[in-house]
Amino acid sequence: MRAVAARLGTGPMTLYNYVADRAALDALVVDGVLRGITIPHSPSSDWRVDVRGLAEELWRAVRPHPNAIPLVLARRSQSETFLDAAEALLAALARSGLDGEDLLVAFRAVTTLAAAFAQTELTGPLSARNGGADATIDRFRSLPTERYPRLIEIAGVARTSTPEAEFRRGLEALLDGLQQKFTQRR
Amino acid sequence: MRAVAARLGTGPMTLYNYVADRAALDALVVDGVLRGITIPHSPSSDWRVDVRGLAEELWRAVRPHPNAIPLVLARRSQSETFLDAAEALLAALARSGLDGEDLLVAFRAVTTLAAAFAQTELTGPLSARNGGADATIDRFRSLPTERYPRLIEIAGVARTSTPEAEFRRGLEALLDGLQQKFTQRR
DNA sequence: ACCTGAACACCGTTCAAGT
DNA sequence: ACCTGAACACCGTTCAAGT
Repeated sequence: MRAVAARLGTGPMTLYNYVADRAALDALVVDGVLRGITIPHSPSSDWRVDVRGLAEELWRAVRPHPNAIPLVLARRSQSETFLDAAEALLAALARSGLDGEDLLVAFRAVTTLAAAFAQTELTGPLSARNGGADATIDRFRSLPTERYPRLIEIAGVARTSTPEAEFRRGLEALLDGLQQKFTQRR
Repeated sequence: MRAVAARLGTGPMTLYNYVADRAALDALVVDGVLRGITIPHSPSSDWRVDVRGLAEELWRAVRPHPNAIPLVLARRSQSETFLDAAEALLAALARSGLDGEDLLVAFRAVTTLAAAFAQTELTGPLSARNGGADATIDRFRSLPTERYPRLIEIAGVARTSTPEAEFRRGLEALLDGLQQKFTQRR
């Protein structure tokens, strides 16, 4: 609150004329981030490209704002921005044939994957391309080999992989699973 | 810091003899939560039951501590507790045949799904069984039907589904996808 | 060497007074 | 009615003094 007020050149209390709470300001922050998502005007013929597109929009929108990601995951903001993006993603997922609880779960899994992969990339140790990541990766790689063989293996991989590729792979695996879920049911 | 110190009956500064930082204390919190995970002594013959078991352990360990979940997702703590649990999950995933970047991505997707589903359940609007969730679900259900049909559909589902079932379904879909990823490759 | 109170620079918010 | 400064009850951490 105080930081925002200072940036606007007023005292802290002035904000309370526009916002009820710190929580309400958090909601506006999330809203601002989600406003970066572009929703296609009309769906394509392939639900998978639509879901992938929206998931990547979310991932891209969220990535420049690591501190806001926990707020996004906690689902602050039920503004139109959020509702429209959610409905668009749900519509794309539903075109795969999923409905009911499967649809709810698919929605949660996809949004969660996008937000959490972005966060892990930016604050987690097991990823390339963030300040100090190399140091952490080296620490992992110097662990006792007999005890942590797989950890060492993926720490090696993390040195050269890109966040884009990692997210893309995770998303494709999830979409495969969701598609198969529907196929099994019919 | 001050709250912990007060609970221990000392002044705030005493903690600094045991801990470098607020960040170090956060790491201990995450560590305490992860210590609730039970790692089987020896793997079973089915990688899927092992991965599922460990993922559910993580989900269960994290669920009573909603405020710590963002810290878990941000990967504080590289203690033995964390390393051992991570290695056990990686070993189980590797027994599916995945390796390299696939293994890294699978690890991230599974841990992320467990932590984030627990968090969404506890702080998010789209889930049953948390104080005030019914109110939020009702709000969703009273949205304009033509504009948000799918949102309304899943809000209806959320009224009666359980967190356990939702997480289980999401996890199974992801595991299907990971399994298929390996099958496709050979 | 180990411990810790006072003090500092921050928070979000209440309350009362300003226009 | 709309706005906002002073003040309160909190933070994490530095610094200096205690044993």
